[in-house]
Amino acid sequence: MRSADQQLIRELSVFREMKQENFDALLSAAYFQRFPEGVTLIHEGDLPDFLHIVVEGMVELFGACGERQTTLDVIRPVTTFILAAVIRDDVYLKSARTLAPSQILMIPATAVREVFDRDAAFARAVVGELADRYRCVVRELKNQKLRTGLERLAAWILQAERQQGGDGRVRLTYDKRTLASQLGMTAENLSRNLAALAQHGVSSRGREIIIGNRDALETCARPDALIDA
Amino acid sequence: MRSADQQLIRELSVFREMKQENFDALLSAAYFQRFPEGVTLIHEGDLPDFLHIVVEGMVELFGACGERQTTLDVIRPVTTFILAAVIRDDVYLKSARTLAPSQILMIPATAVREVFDRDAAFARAVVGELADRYRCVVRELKNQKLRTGLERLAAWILQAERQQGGDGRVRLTYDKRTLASQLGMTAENLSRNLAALAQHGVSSRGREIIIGNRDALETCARPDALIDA
DNA sequence: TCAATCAATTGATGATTATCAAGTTTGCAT
DNA sequence: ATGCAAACTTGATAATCATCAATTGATTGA
Repeated sequence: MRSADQQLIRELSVFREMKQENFDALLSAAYFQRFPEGVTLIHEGDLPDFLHIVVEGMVELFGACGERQTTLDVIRPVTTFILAAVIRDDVYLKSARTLAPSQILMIPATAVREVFDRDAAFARAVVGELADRYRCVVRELKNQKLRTGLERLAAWILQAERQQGGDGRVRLTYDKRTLASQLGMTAENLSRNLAALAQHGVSSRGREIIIGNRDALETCARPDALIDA
Repeated sequence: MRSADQQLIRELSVFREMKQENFDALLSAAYFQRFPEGVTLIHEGDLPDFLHIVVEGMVELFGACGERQTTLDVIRPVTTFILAAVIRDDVYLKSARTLAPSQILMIPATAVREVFDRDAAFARAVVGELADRYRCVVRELKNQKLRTGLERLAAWILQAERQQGGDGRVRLTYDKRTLASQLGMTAENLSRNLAALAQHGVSSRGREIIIGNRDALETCARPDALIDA
């Protein structure tokens, strides 16, 4: 793996403050691998072998129950995922698959737990990371329980636009089926909801969404500091 | 506060392994208070002053968005709540109110963070606690996104029955309005869903639910090890 | 004991969402 | 380009869920 990639990983808040020797120990035990799109990296219910880090590409976390399936998160570089299962040494609650060709760094779970026990700075960083993730899921649960599908879509557009620079345009980086699943609706209803947002000044063509009237969209989404990130 | 209560708190997994002097430091800085039913202890959006521990009674965690409100958790003795906000020193994402007359131990957030920084065993325990909580919310999110209201109710009954001894009976410890909100439905639909479960061998009178045919109920709930605790 | 009040149920209706079944568009490989 | 396959859209219908209204049932306090 390139040293530029190592640099990026070292700068993640989980790894930033730890001792160099411990960071090196983690990396030297790790595997760095390239996966095509559509590969399942993790099956829910399995015990965690590795802490995963998306270095390039995109990874979908999803859960299933019987026939049904739902997207729980989409992970972009450079981010760790499924840290809690590794720390607890308990089964994964989510599955993971690549949404695009991806490069994944995999650090053996045992190495993570060992370093966790002897590097206080790392342990502290892991706590911060877990607390952050926890709060994100709580937000998502409130989003699901307190908003209608249309409101979730409107809020998502506003949030994505802000993250992409705030110029009134949003580019989807993955397909609408996955977005629909993430938002907790069917692909059909995403289509209809997007069409319905035309009344609130939103237009779209393909994977490009344009916010024509931010005030109107905000009236519809009712953005909330305690739900939206 | 009684030494028996101190004992119970000391035995919580978050506090069990820490140095006695640090535990004493936390307790000596803490307030122990009695609240009547229906008191709001915490308002979402506020910055955390205290880590709370329910020593007796019952506390509801809930979130609001505009007019709508939803129950996110019901906390029973002896358990801490809203640890993540204290650790991150960031605003509460949930509000909390007593569902019954309660005794609450409140440890100043600054004290928690100080001890966290100098007691490695405590820090480790906090990580474990956060990871556990994180996983619980993930389960709840899957529960919401992957199941219908009827299925959530059926799964909840099975789970509650197991926790209460597994003798085929469940006693509600709080009102149905709150249960409905926790399950993500209206009180009216909880009523109808409970009535519908009669076809699956469930009968109820007041706050007592009786499982007449566990197999039939499980067929309806489709219990899932990766959703139900 | 008797209102008074609140919780819970039931019925009627409407909104939201899912499912099924066409179509249409888009992207891609030949 | 041309055609294929997949993604997306649209329409019709059904399931799920929320809201409003009315009633029943339980609890409490004078």
